[in-house]
Amino acid sequence: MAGIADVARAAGVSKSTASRALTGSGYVSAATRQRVRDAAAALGYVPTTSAVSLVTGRTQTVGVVMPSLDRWFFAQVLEGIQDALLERRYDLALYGAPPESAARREMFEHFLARKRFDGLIAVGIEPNARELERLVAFGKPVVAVGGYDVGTNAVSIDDEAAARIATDHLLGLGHREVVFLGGAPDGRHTSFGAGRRLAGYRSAMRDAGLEASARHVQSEVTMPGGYGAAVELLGDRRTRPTALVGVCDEVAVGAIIAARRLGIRVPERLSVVGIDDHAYADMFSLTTLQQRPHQQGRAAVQLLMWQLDDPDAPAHRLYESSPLVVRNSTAPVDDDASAIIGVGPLGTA
Amino acid sequence: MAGIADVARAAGVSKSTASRALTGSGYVSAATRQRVRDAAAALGYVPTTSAVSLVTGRTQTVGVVMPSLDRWFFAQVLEGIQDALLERRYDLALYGAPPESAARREMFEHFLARKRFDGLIAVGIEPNARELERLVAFGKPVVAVGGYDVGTNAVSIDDEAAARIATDHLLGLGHREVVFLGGAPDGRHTSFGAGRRLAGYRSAMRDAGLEASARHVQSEVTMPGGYGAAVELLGDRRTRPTALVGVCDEVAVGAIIAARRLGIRVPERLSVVGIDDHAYADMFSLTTLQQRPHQQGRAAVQLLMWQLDDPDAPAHRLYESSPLVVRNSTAPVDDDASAIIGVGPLGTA
DNA sequence: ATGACCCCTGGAACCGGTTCCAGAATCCCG
DNA sequence: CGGGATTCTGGAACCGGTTCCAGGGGTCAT
Repeated sequence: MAGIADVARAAGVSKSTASRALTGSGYVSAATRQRVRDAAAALGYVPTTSAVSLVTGRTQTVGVVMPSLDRWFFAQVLEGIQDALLERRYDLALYGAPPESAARREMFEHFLARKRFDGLIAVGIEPNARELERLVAFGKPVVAVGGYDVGTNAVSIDDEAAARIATDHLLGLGHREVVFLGGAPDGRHTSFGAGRRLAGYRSAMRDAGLEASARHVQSEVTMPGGYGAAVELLGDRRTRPTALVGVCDEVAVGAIIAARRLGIRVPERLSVVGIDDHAYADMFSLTTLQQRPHQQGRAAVQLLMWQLDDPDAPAHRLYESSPLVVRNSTAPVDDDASAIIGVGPLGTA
Repeated sequence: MAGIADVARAAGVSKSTASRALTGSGYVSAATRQRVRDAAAALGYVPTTSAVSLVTGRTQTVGVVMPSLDRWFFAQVLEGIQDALLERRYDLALYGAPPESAARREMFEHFLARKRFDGLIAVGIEPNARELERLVAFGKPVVAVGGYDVGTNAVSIDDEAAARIATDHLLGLGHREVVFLGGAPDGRHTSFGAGRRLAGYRSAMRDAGLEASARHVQSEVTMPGGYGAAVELLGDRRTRPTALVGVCDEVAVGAIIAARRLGIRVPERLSVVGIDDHAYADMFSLTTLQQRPHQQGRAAVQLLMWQLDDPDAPAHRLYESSPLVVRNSTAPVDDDASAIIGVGPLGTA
């Protein structure tokens, strides 16, 4: 209700002095500043944001786009962003943009053009040419999380390396029949580096001379998705692998549940490794590569703020380290099991 | 870049006429309107939202507060809200407010006062006296989802009835030792009607003359939380119940996994029923009470829009129906199992 | 004593729209 | 043909802040 004019009047100064006193820019004597502050507090003055934005061109808001919310990774990133923005008193405008959806088109065509935020954090978004064009036209800083470099600012784990380490861990335990579970054939639609993880798996298999036996079984990137695909994969004893790399923990956990249902003991007869260190990983004793998406969200905000404070600041590409966390879902290959498919522990296919 | 003055000039009219033509209010001849529209399109004109807000007092934004994001219910509600707002070209400002957190205080003290949104949707929030006061001072429409009546506008399932139906289902199958699993003692901190669900369970037990054997085992309202509590509860054969009501599906699924680990067959030796119809329910054959939080989110937006269109519109209290979905986690009580704890199928404690 | 410079303050312009108001043109009806 | 209602348009005020600019007073060095 009370405007800055009211505050100024109460403090016995002009609007301009009141403004300077409250924003802290320009010369104001200490005594005057205090008087203005007291008056503002007494009146419960809160600046009208639209008026401030209109003249300063800053909205104190950052936009966040993500394809989905009900997956652990995205929810965690979002919470991290939220925390970091709260500290800086920024608002967060959220836009859902599932791949190939009308919502995604709307976001890029209309909402971006409204420029209601000072910068954008794109989580798990791989922009196509048209979208990239809109992003450039947007003209404000953009930082990517969890995958593709939208701008040049980005933060993620090294997905390829993570998958390679996961695969090498299994190979080191003597496994030769290792399947990569989850995601679409080319990593599309999954929108968070599933394609690069698959590439990491493939290169690890190739380096071990197992290129020919590399196998990718597709599934939705969810726990039920992993479960369904694993039931099918593990159901047939003749093609059953001795180990699985899950594209993420949700899929890996789904596979563990499938194995239990089928009476296949983990890790004795089947080793499973995931990527994420999901909240469920501990409960299922899942060996996995840890990442902390919450931190990634915070880091993204940090990067964005640097860019906002100084538009000429250099861009950054942050890789979060992803240490291997060994629990109890992986074990040395079981000779009996591998014998069935004719590969000894020392064989190299 | 181009302002409405540029559009007006290009169309050969005044600013005011251009404004009327574009907003569609007031008299403008059809021919002029078309000329203005064409000019706006040619220049790629997009109105500056802060200027519009400043003069109209509307922000075209709604605020959403929720205590958490990485739980299915909240993520689903949020997606529903998102969808509905997108259709109306509204922006969504998200605020995380875990119970008793600094973020929650910030939200109520500072962000609410900024009035950067036209209305608020509070999901799973039980405001205390101070918070309620701030909400009133906010002076704009508020609608609650999933529990407590923040304003008078609210949408949720009838939590008490849902829990009663779940419990009755088990009682109807002959179970007498039925435990309610999950949540804090008085339903606090869980912030989505866990307290009322517990009350529903208690009243069903009372009506069946089993008041004395009603038991509430606490746990965090997550799958690992339910798992941990169930391992402990089911570990001791002497106090093991024959059936469980989970405060929500996540907890119920955790309990099913715990039972499997302990070698207790579900549903033969233990019946489990949940509330939610979570994405995982099908995978675990969980009998549950269905709710569709996505729809609840949409409904909340609808309610808010009514209130925005007409501030004097009557308030609404929407209850979504929650049908029982019978899958394969519940079965008639096993006489042998109940015999162990000395209660026959016909006994009444 | 006279600038040069810094500190402090108020008046006025400005950000980019919407809306009020007055006036002109057209229409309809008596 | 006169007059009131209706349609259309432009000028100006306004929303609520920030910022530019000019000016007064004090300090310090020349």
